[in-house]
Amino acid sequence: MKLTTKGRYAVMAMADLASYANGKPISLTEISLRQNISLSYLEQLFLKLKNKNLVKSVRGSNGGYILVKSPSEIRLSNIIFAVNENVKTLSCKKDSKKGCNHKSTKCITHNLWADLEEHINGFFEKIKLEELVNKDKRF
Amino acid sequence: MKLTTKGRYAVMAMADLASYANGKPISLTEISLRQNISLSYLEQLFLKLKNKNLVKSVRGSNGGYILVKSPSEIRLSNIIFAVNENVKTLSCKKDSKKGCNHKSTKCITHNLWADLEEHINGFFEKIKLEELVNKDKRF
DNA sequence: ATAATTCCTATTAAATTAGTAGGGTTTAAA
DNA sequence: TTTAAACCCTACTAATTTAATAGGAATTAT
Ligand code: FES
Ligand code: FES
Repeated sequence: MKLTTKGRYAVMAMADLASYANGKPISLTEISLRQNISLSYLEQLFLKLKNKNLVKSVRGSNGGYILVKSPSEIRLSNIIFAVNENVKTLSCKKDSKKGCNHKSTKCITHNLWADLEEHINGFFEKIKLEELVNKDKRF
Repeated sequence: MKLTTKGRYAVMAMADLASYANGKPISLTEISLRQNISLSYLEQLFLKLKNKNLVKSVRGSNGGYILVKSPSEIRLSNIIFAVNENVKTLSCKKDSKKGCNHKSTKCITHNLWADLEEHINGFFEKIKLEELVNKDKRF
C-alpha cells in the first residue's frame, strides 16, 4: 500500500502556496523549484485543484495561483479528493450486491476494508492545511 | 491510494483458514475455490505467511495449512507485514537527513505522512483475526 | 504407483503512475 | 506593439509495480 505522488504533491504544493501567500499570485515555477516537482506535473494538479475551487488562477505575466479559502478552511481531504487520490480499499462495486469473489454475497473482509477506508478518510478530514504551515505546528 | 490484492488476499485467506479450521490442514485449493483467488498466487502468499510463522504446512496428500496461533492472537498487522504490504507513505529515506525534495531538510509534509503511516498501522494492529470470523462479529 | 498437495523460482501480462511534450491563450510590462 | 511569463489543456511515453501464470521439484496418504 503506497501513497502515490499525486496526492503527496498536491498537499505539498498547497502547503507551499499557503506558506508563501502574500496576497499576490504565486507561480507554479516557484513552487516547482521550491518543492522539486516537475512544472508540467504541477500544472495538471492545479487544473484539478482549480476545478474544485480550492485555488484560483491569475493568467498572464506575473500570474499564478491564489488560495480561494484560508488554510484554516481547507481540509486535506478536500485536496486529496480534488486530485482523485481518495483511498480505494474495496475491490468490489460498493453498490452492487455482488462481492469481490464474484459471489452473491459480500466477502468476509468487505466490512473490514470499508472500515479502513473510513479510518483513513477520517485522518485527512481531521487535518486542515493550516496545521501544516503554522509556526507552532503539529507537523 | 489503493489497497492492493496482496494484502487483501492474505487477510481473506487467513480469515478463511480461521473460519474453516477443524484441526485438520486446509488445502489452498479449497481456499482458492471459496475465495476466488488464483491457487498459484495463494501459494506465494502462504510461503511468506509460513516464513513469518503465522501458519504451518502439512505436505503431501491431504495436506494443507494450519494456523499456528489462535485467531485471537493474530493481529491483522502481522498478516499485512508478512506479505510486505506495509503502508509506505514517505517518499524519502526514513533515516536519511535528506528530504524527498533532495534538500537537506525534511519536506513540509514529511511529518504528516509519518503520522498517517502510524494511523493506518494502528488500525491493523488494533484488529485481530478473531474479529473477522466471530459470530457476533464486528465486521 | 498415483494423485494431491506443498515448495520455489522465473517469467510474463496487465495496469497504473509519473513524467514529458507541445502547442494554445492571456496579460503585464518594456 | 512586441515580448516574455505565466496559465491552459490534451496526448503521449516511459517507468514501475502488481497480478498472474508457468513449470517443475519434493512430499506423503491411499
Ligand atoms: S471487498 Fe467487497 S466483497 Fe470483497
Ligand atoms: S516525505 Fe520525507 S522529506 Fe518529504
